[in-house]
Formats: sequence, structure tokens, C-alpha cells
Amino acid sequence: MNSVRVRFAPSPTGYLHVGGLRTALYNYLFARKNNGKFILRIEDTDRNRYVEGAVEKLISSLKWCGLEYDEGPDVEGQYGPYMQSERLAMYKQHAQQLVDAGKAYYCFCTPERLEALREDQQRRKLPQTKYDKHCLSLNKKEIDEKLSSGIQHVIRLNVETDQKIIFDDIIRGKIEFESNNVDDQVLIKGDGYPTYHLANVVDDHLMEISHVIRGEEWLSSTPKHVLLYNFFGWEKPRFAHLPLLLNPDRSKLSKRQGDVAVEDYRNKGFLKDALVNFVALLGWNAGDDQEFYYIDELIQKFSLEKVNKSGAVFDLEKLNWLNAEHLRKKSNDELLKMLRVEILNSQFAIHNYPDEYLLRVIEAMKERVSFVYEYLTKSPYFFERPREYELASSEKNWKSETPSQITKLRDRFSTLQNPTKEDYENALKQLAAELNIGVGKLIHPLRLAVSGMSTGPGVYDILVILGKDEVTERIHSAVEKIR
RNA sequence: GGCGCGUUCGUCUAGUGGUCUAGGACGCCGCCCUCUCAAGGCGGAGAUCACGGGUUCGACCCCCGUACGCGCUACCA
Repeated sequence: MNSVRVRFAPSPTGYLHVGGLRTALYNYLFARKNNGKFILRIEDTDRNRYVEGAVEKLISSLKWCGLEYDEGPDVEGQYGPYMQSERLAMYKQHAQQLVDAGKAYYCFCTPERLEALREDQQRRKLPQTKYDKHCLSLNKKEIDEKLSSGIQHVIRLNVETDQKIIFDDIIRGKIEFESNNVDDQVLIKGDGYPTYHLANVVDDHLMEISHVIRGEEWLSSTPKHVLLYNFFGWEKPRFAHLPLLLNPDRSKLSKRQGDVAVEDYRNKGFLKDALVNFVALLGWNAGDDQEFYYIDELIQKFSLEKVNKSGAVFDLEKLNWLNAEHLRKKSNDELLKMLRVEILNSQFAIHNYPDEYLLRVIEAMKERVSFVYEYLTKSPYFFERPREYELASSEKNWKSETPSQITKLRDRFSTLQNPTKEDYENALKQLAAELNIGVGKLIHPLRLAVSGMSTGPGVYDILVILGKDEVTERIHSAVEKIR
């Protein structure tokens, strides 16, 4: 059995698109599952689209997601270099080989002639617009003259007419094209750089790529690649074209309708485990009911045969849910580390909370948060005294008799020695009984007094975490401040 | 326009000719739990399986057509 070698081959646009993440992930899962190699190759053959620092950003996003590659720009391998811009000589040499064999030819047409040709074809309502092979008729002498005169030129693929181009896609099955619909694609551009089509075929062959797993947008140009493999006399890799990721309106996932960069989701507080888990399920399912996965389980269960054919809408609601699920599964120690980072980046950075204290907060809030930052936004009262009191709750629960009742409660609390949850609870219940009122008459104002809010963990848990002195202090100032 | 690919609850999906009066998950609604909010448990609404023809004793599953959607149609990837 031939060894599995797959690659993720993005062009460095400045960030890692979530669709790109999904493609990278499937390549990674497939490689790991089959004891193969996962390679990162940068397709930077478009000089007009050069973006400073793009490769570094791409790599850092990929690594943040946990997708470690075996060979790449910064990981030594036997098949480098892994930046296409550093492989120009290879493309040139292979293009020349094709020219010598009559499978490709020099073209000296100007952009103006090409544009005019296209317009003419459109005006005549031809079924398709394609190059007219004008330069194919040039003789050797004419070509040599033009070449030595230094005039700009490209090299084009010489597509034969009336051929059937058939290939097998792992996900979609047999796919058939007519060569008459395939244009004489430019292989080497005027600036000497290769186009994607030439570069990806040459590299995939030289790098011994066994499976080309890429987005569906490449399906239509695969016949060009197949032709290239045939012309070179090379064995083709297996192809697998992945369904697209879509906006809620089912158009191709784009910036216009929300965040598309992995970095965006990272900044919003999503866990890499959740993002990876979510994106894995967009277009793939093991055939069972499992939805929660760690990457190791994905590796075990993944197979290309189970990848869907149709596009999947990127549904934030489900991502949110998965994030909460993954967050809740984290150990308290892991959460502590993450919470510390969150605090450092918040208005509470000036405070110094003991681990012991934060661990108790985590225990109390764990079931109530979907994001780490929510420890701060949903229970700010664990980090600072309430600055204000929720109006809806004070109007509902803070009656005219409340100040005196709650003050009595405070007095009871202050007599307790190292009170436990139960001690607080007993004290409150006893007072309620003595005052002949329901416990709710004390509990709700108490919650409001110590937290400023009406929601959160059980009040007694809050009291224990805050500690007696803090609690009595907060009750005191609440009595003064509310209303 | 041409070529290609696709089409099961709002969304992600299970389903490979009879087990489907179509299962799960997210979201939504209700109930339980309960000092609140979550979490959890239970239940509900939600898909004439895009449509129309075949094939078959029998079609979500096979074939053909139509519609719709998406992709490609560059010296961009």
C-alpha cells in the first residue's frame, strides 16, 4: 500500500479562513488516521496579492487549532522548499518539457487582444469564451525571434479537441468533462511565475502527494490538472472535493455576512476544541449520533467516504453550544489558567485573587457560562463589590420593610463563626420564621444586596465564597444605596 | 450563456430498496427540579425526503427529466 501524503495548500491572503480550516482539518485527520504525512505548502504565486506577514498569521492560526504538519515552510522535509515562490525553476523546467513535447506552447498575445477576443466571443453569443490557439500556428523561427526580442509571453496548455476527460472523485464518484470545454490555460504567466494549475500539479507530483483533498471550487479546473498529469506521464493522485461552507443565505461563506477568520473566533473567546469539533461536523458525520468530539476521536473515526456532497451553513448557535460543552468539560485547573488570562485583560487586572478563591468561583459558575469571559460578565460581583443594583429586581424585591429585615439578617450573620452554607441557610430560615415571613422575602433582597444582580449561583454559595465580612459589608452598603 | 456539482425538519445531519406513519443534535416552546439563573431530566412543535416521470410486488434510497441553489468560466488562488 502506498503511503498517504496529503497537503493543505492555501494562498497567503492574510488570515486562515474557517473554510480553509475545515479543508486543513480533513487533510490532517485523513493523514493521522492513515499514518500518513500532512504537509503545508504555501501557494504564493500571485505577486499582485502579496500580503506582508500573511504566512506567519496562517501558520499561527493553524498551530493554535492544533494542526501540526510534518513538512512545511518552517518544518524541514525531504520535498522542499514548501513555498511555491521558491520553486520557480522547477515550474519553468517542467513547462519547457511540455513545450518541447508539443503539449504546451508559447503565446505572445497581448492582454488587449485577449480582451478583444473575449468580447467578440461574447457578442457572438458563443457558448463559451476561450483562447483561439492563435499563437499555436507560429513557426519555430517566429517564436525564436519573438523570444529573443524579449517580448512578454506566457506558456499555454495545448488542449486537444474532442477528448473525454474522466476522473474519479472519492466524494462524488465519476466525473466527466469534454476537452472542448477546457480552455488553453496559461501555465507560466508573463512575469515568469506559474499559475496555480501548473504549480499544484508539479508540486503534488514532486512531493508525492497521494490524495488531493480540497474545496469544491476546484472541481471545475480538475480536468486541466488531469490533462497535465497525462501529458507528463505521471500517476494521478486520488481526488476528494469537499463541499463548501455557506452563509445563512446559502451563498459561499464570506466576510460580508460575519466572521470568517479563525483569528476572529479565537478573539471572541471560542475554544480551539470547540471550533475544530464544530467545523469537523460541517460536512462530515461518522454515521452515528455523536456530536461532541476531541480531535483524537475525530482522527479515529474520520473517513473521506463519509463526507457529504452538499454545502453546509455555518451555524453560530451550534458553535456556541459546543463551546459551552467543551468549556464545561475542562478541569478546574485548566479553567483557572484561562480565567487568570481573562482577568489580566480586564478591568479587574489590578486585583490579586488567590487561586483558592478563583477555584471556588469557577466551581460555582461552571454550569452557567459558555465562554471564559462570562465568568467576569455574568458574575462581576465575585471580582468587585456591586456598583449598582439591578432596577427590575429592586423594584420587585426591595420593599419598604426590607431594610430593617435585611439589617436583622446581617446582624444574625455577623454572630456566626466561620459559617458554612448550612449555617447561613439556618440563620436565614430562623429569622424568616421569627418574622413570620417567607424565606423569599429575605433571599431575594439578600441576593440583590451581595451581588447587585438577580441571577447566579445559589445565594448561600455566593455567601460562602464572598466570606462573612464581605457579606455583612455588602448588606450594609446596599441598605444605604438602594432607593 | 456554457460546463460541473448539489437538493431529508429553520440549521447541522442519520438513512446505501421493505426495520421510516423518516431518527439524533442545535435553536424554539412547555413541564419537572428550584431562592434566581444555568445545568440536568421529561415532553412538544417542526421534513407530503425540491418537483415530475419511470424501474420494482415495494422507493428518501436506482434511472431520466424539470426547477432551484452553488461553484467554475482570469497571465487569482
